[in-house]
Amino acid sequence: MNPPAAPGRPRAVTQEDVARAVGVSRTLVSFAFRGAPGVSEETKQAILDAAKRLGYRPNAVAADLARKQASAVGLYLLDLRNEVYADIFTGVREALGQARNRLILSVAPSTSGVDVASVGSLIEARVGIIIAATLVDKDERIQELARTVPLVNVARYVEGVDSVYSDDRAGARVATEHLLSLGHTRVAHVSGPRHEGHVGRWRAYEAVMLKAGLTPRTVFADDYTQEAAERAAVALLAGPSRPTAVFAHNDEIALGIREAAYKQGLSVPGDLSLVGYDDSRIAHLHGIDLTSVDLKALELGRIAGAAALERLATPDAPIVDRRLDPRLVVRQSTGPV
Amino acid sequence: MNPPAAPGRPRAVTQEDVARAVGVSRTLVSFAFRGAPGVSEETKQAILDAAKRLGYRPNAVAADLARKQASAVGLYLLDLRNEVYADIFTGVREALGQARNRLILSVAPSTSGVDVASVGSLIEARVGIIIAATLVDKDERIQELARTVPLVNVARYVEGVDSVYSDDRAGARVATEHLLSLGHTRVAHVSGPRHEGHVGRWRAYEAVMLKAGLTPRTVFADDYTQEAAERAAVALLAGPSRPTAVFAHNDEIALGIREAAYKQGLSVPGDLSLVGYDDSRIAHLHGIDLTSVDLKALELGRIAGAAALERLATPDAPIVDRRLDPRLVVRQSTGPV
DNA sequence: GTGAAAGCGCTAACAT
DNA sequence: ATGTTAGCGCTTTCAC
Repeated sequence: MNPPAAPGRPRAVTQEDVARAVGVSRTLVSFAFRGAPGVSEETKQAILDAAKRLGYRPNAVAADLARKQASAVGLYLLDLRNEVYADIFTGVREALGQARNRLILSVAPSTSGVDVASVGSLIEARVGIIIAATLVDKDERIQELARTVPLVNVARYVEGVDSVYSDDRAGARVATEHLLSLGHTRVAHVSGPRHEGHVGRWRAYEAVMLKAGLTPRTVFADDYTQEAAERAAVALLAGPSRPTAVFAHNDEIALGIREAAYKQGLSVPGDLSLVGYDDSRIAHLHGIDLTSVDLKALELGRIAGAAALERLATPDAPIVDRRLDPRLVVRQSTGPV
Repeated sequence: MNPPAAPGRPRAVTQEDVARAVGVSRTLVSFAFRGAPGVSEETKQAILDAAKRLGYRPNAVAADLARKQASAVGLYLLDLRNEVYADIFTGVREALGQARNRLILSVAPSTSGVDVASVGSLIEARVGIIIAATLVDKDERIQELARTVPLVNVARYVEGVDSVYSDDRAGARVATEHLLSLGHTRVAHVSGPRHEGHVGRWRAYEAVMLKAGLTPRTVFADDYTQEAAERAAVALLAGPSRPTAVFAHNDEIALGIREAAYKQGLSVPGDLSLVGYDDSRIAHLHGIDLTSVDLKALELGRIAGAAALERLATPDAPIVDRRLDPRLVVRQSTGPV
């Protein structure tokens, strides 16, 4: 007549259990755990001891619910395969460091088209603020999102929304000018998908080309990845009118073009000069040596993390607009015509 | 005498608000959203419409609390910079696909020593199950953890715990034998930190060496990263007794050794043959062409995700023990002595 | 210093 | 088909 052997695992231990074990009320347990004043040293110790003994773990989620304010920070990343996002993550975590906020990650779906929707899981997980790197939707959609939930925009500037970014136009300008200064005239640009947002690099490239009296030639890969770029590069690199230099939207894309070039028997920089963007670790490798624009991703992450904490603390503080200066790092993938 | 302009943003809209707007009870709203039977088509539509109009977003966290069961799955990753973990993530997400579970990520702290503790944030976020890739603690600690929360162990086998992994010993064996078959005798191994767990590759390497009558030489990097390996490789590659071949614990470490080698004026595979592990994307790049053991990370992730879903559905199902066979991919980084 | 009680947004019996 | 009610684990007034 005993109850059947409990299937599954035992119910998690709660403050109630701890309270009962010590012989005090739930309130005291709650106070003790948050170091709130009004608990004698003695009972506090007894509570902490009992909690440890019973294996009590606070339920942060229930606490948020009761407190009516979300302490978790949501971090949205565009692409886990791109090391830049790992850097941003690292920076964000460093900045959050001490602060006892949970960090919840969300990654864009592979078919990354319009992304404001895919931030949804973060909203449903009830984060108090979202750090997004990088949203590719158009500005209005991002502004709309920012009205729903506090948002810190990384690697992109959107008016009226906290933004921590690198000066994309300046970076693209210096990259393109670097290629022109080497004597290249057929300089192409390989961009990511043709979104309405996140277009600074492309725009700046075209501006520099036109100003120099040259014809811009932009190809849109259907994703910001090596594979997508490889597909897009096949047509670009075929035929006699192929460019002698390419400025790629990011290092992943540059790598894809590089692979496509080698597969077509072209060498870098012999037949094709190549500039990437992000200055990710792969660009540094011996044998890759990719000329690239340093985005300062780690720093971006750190600043964004700090900004998120501040926004959480003072919702009404003025909008953050923090722009870093990118830096061109010249390596072996670019050379004279 | 009006209330002061509300600072911050308005309270989120709840089922209560929707119910009031439609003129029904909260229950109906709850039912309508979960497609539960017992709501007329008509009111259901009215509810859904009102919800959309008001901008209602379900609070998944409160739902879990009320339902007394966590629907979120936690994914613990050792290192975001290592692309293998991005692959595992991708596989997990594919497997979760349809299932309406939130996926919460957690990444090991950089100073990755003992990690069971850092899984804590996942526990506090109240996930229903944790998929961990890769835990490096010793088996007992992992078994202990698995008693606290349902756990699917990825890329590592632990007795009594759901495990989805690749046969590390077989992979290490074939890698080492490949180097021996090329005539190398001074074959070193560069491992990650000297943990008590996750030691299959190292052990298998030593076994093969001893069996061949050779002296194993293992160096422990203090992390599974390129940088750590680069530091560790300096001493290893100095002097006349340096190895002619190295089997690295993973591709990151192999890359670190490769960089160190080039910095010391050694060429790969001319002066040093190099085998990595993971067959990550970098290994494929032209100019890197790293011989590596394919871990099948994507597949590992997919299987782990499916296993997690099953475990969530049937807590008492038998322990999962799924081992994949790794595969050596020979490229240009290895050659005869 | 300590405890009782209400409530966070939601679910799930149990009425009606 | 629809509504009432009692929680889930926690925080937080407000009494004692």
